[in-house]
Amino acid sequence: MPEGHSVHRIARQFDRHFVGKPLSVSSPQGRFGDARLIDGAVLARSYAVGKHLFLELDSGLTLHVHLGIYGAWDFAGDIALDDTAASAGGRMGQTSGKGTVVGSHEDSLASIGAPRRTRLRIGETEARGGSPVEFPPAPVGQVRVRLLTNDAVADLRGPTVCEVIDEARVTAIRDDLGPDPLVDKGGAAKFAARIARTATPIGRALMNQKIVAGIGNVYRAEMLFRARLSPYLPANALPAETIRALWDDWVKLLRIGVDTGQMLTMDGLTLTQKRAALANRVDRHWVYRRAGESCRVCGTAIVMDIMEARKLYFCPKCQGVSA
DNA sequence: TGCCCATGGTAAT
DNA sequence: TTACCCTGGGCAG
Repeated sequence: MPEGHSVHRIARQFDRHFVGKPLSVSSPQGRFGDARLIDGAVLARSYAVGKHLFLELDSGLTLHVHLGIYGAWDFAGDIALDDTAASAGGRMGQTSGKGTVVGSHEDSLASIGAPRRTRLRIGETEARGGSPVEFPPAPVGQVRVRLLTNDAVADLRGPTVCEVIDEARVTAIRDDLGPDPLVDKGGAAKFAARIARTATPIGRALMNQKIVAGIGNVYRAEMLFRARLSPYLPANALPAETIRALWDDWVKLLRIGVDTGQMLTMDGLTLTQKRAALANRVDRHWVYRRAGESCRVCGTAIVMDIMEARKLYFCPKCQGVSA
């Protein structure tokens, strides 16, 4: 269930722990027939563009994954515990002689210095006083793909897309995506150019992965509030400086997201306030999922509307939306 | 414990 | 436009 920041963090995990190693590729669930095409290949590179993950193999083929709304990666094995905070849209685990330590993902506070909360899954044999948990651990749930090295394992469940593609297809997919701040150097100009070509409401345009890659429903609502912008304004009617400010804000939020693993969209909080906000999911955002509650700035009730089959939240007063 | 909903996109209709 | 993917957190009971 990630927006762009999570996928960059997942790419980083593969980069740190899987790149350069041969992968034993299987499909415990049995629904990924292409596993045989890449089984035994060495992972050459791991990167994300927007919400798309690309695992490039030395054979020239690429495993392309999009998590969609349910998808998740589970990591386990000989992986530094410090990295537990780095998984997102998935959980990062570590097997040890004591059991399997699984970092609580979206809740992890490790990156802002608070105590890390982990939960311990004790294997059945150990719970009975037997031998330590074996590696690799048995797949849990419907595991579409398992990528296994000598000392680490990544399990993928519930993805929207999981396919083996060639270079031409990678290029086609990337060409179809809007700029990602962490990938495209000239992102601001590309974003502005694509916005200028569409009269669609800005609330819709921000969710369009062809215009800008990586923004999802949470960031969309929060960015528009931060800009005090009505979601209904035609994208191409917005002043250039407004578009530029939106892009700059996305760059900032994405960096925070990749660094912390959290969608921290409220500025100016003290560390104590941040911890409180993270401990209580409800208090994390300006408007997202706050329909009917008071705007944190002006007290007006936050409104929810459906835009493009997704829930959109905004403050009608702060964002200048007339009833 | 069981139901509802969700940070998304694809493919069928 | 709808069904699907089929997980996991939150919450009512």
